Amino acid sequence: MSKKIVLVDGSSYLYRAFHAMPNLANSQGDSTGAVYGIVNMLRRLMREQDTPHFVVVFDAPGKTFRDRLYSEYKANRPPMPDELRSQIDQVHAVIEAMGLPLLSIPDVEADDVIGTLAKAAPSAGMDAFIVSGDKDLAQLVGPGVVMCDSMKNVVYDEKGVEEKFGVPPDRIIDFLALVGDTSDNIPGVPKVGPKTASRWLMEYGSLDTLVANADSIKGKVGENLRGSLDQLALSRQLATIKCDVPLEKELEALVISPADEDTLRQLYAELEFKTWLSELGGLNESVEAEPTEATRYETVVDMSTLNKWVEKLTRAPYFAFDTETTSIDAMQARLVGVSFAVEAGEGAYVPVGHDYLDAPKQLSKEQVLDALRPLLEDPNRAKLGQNLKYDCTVLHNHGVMLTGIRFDTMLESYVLDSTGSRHDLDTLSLKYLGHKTIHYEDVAGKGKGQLSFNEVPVEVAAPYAAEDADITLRLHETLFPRLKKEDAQTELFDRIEMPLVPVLSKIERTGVRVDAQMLAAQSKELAERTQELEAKAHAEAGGVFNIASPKQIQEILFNRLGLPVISKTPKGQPSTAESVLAELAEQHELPKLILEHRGLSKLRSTYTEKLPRLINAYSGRVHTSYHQAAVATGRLSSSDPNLQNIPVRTAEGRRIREAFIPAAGYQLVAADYSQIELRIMAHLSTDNGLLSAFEKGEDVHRATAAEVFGVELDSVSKDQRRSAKAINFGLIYGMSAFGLGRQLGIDRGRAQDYINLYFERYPGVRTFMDATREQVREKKYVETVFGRRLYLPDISSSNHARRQGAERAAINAPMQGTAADLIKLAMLAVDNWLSTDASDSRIIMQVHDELVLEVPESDVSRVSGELSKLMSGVAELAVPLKVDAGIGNNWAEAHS
DNA sequence: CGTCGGTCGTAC
DNA sequence: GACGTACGACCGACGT
Repeated sequence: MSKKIVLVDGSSYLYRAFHAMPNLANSQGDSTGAVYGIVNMLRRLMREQDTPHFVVVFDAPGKTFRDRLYSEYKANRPPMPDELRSQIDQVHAVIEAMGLPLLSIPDVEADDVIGTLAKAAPSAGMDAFIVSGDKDLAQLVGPGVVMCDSMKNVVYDEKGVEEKFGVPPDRIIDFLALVGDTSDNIPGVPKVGPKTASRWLMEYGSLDTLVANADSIKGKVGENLRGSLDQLALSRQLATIKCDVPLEKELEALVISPADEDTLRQLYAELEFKTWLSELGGLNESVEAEPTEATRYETVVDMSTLNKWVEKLTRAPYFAFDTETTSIDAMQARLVGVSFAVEAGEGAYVPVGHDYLDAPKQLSKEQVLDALRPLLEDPNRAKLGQNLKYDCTVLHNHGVMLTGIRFDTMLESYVLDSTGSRHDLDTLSLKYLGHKTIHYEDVAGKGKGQLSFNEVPVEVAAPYAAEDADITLRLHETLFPRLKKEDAQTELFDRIEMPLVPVLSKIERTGVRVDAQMLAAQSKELAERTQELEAKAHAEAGGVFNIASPKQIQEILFNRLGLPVISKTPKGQPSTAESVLAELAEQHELPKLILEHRGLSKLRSTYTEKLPRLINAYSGRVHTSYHQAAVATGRLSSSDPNLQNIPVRTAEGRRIREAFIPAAGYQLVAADYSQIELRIMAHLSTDNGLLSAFEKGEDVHRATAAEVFGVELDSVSKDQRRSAKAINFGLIYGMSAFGLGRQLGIDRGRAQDYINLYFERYPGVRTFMDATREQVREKKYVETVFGRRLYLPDISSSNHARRQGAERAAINAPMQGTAADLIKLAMLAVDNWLSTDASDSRIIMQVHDELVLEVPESDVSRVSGELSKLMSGVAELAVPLKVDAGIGNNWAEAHS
């Protein structure tokens, strides 16, 4: 990508900003609207354009060479209003304090300086991005040079200029000469406007040819043309931008320097720009003082207005959009409306499916989607949204293949700070904009009487829907620049999180087939067995009680039966957790019955009863929802149903997996990373022992056992391996000697001995953990290999337990988080491969370190091999990434 | 009758 | 108190 220089025509915007907000003033009564408008625009440009090459150009005071050519030049322009004049110095002062290069060259106009720079840009290897409201500058547009009207948020390239003026950029000068310019007092040809001018120029090619053929033009305009021949040459000269202005500074020297914050603070204080002041650590944290322009939200119910918006969206570098539907479940949702925004404070709502009694006439869903389809399906048109996966899924289900998913504010917030517990629009708006949004409940009500969105009156829905798009746009303008400041986070966002959105949408839409009859049979069996157990338990307890109530179990076990309290819950109640009951089972029959009952009823209520209910009526499959901004470490989570906690450890539980089956003619292929977190620990710690164990392809738990217990690899006992495995897992979780002891059923002292031995044998691991603790204390965050950050503010807590908790999380996060990064990369790689592969294979599940694919029977071995290869190859760590893959006719079988 | 905290259990 | 990250079922207290 080539570099880019932004050339801002300050003078043209000075007037426009002044007229756009004439009433803005500080408490002294001084006008501030022009300064506000310009600064606001420049801040936005700096954020959006993201280039250090930047210059703002103003007309210099006094006459120019054009006045010498034509004494009447700009003669009938009214003098500058005093309220504007008074702001010019402030505008210049703020721009300079912001660190932006500012040019104002005597004897020429801003246009000429911009022209000179734009012409010089290509030879400096730069693209020029001209920002101006003046149509004259359209003549500069060409290869590598575009012009942007930043107030309208429209970008013109060569084609855009031609569409707008009816002539290409190299005919703009001729065009202007013919049409004239009243504000510059350039006469032009009487009765010739843009239409005639462009028609003539298209017909004759240029002004010169036109003039040569002036005699053949009929009618009054022909006469006028022949009468204007003398002054046309002059008009042409005046309209021609001078592109050889001598400049003191080289193009390359025009770069943004650091802001002079003290000066800026002082200026903002005088101007009373409170938000920007507080951004600089100014007076207060309150954000509501921003001079908020009134919002302009439009409801679109006719084609011509919709087409205007489509045009507006087409011109914009990107646009925010949002869908309104009948359900929060994207797979069930029917479209009710769409909204967009391209400029803060503006928005449109297009209702298409409000169908209550006497609902107003609306455009049809088909009309609207057809009009938007070219935009929505164009990968080169950037889309911005909040949780775009939802909109992507909904639109796919309505026949629109949304692509160009470029910015998602939910993910921007997540990558910036994953610990912010919620990343929904309402929360983000309040947090980052200080703006309280209209909530869904405000328009649809809540509780039993809650309306589906299609029943919400259009006039109530419109401000809500349009605001969502508007707020999304404004959030992006705040969040994305923050992201841009950190290269690693920008990469994470651009290369992992954003590309994952359509992939997750696809996986969810594909869904997974489950055997409802098998689950029903299991359910029935489980119900019978739990009933038996319940009856037995009541008999043992000597009375009826709710076996599912920990509170009632507590009462019976510890009070009525007088069994010993093994441990307590955080609230100080005697615990009835599994480990406790397992211990008590040695003394009494009842805890054993409770345990068994719990296990079976869990399977029934959570899985065998629940899963069949979630089968989609149309697809006949189960469509989970993956949440991309839910887990602070970077993992995905899954819900409705949660496919990431389907039982696997016990034989009883594994039967649930037998009900996860492929479509007819397909098989399931499941591939998982072997010991991924330990491998990452080896990579991060660079511990030689650990690295070499993985390098040699050893069984790492066995290797650990051999080291810790000082025996040969071959003579490691089963029990030693089990202990070593517990140590290895404990380390990943930041476990203490107490925890390890409890896990292994040994006393704390012996557990500590094991841990000490471990660190002696793997000193690199200890160093790594100490360094991690050091880093989190100092920086308040830890990072994954790919720069994903996890903030741990609790590390500074005055509460010892919280502090220790944060320390454990700090140890765990780089490993868990890096594993999450890796499998996300794998999903992208696999999806990318599948999209080019002829086979009809598809990803159907992700379970943290495992991917499950549904693959045509004839293709399983090839796909399985490629899948393993892609997963192993996503990154080069200091250890190989081993992948185990299995094939089967259900998920239990495929799990190798 | 709905909401929410507490407890427990499943996964990696 | 003591092992990291989730989702979700169920209970039971509490509020409308």
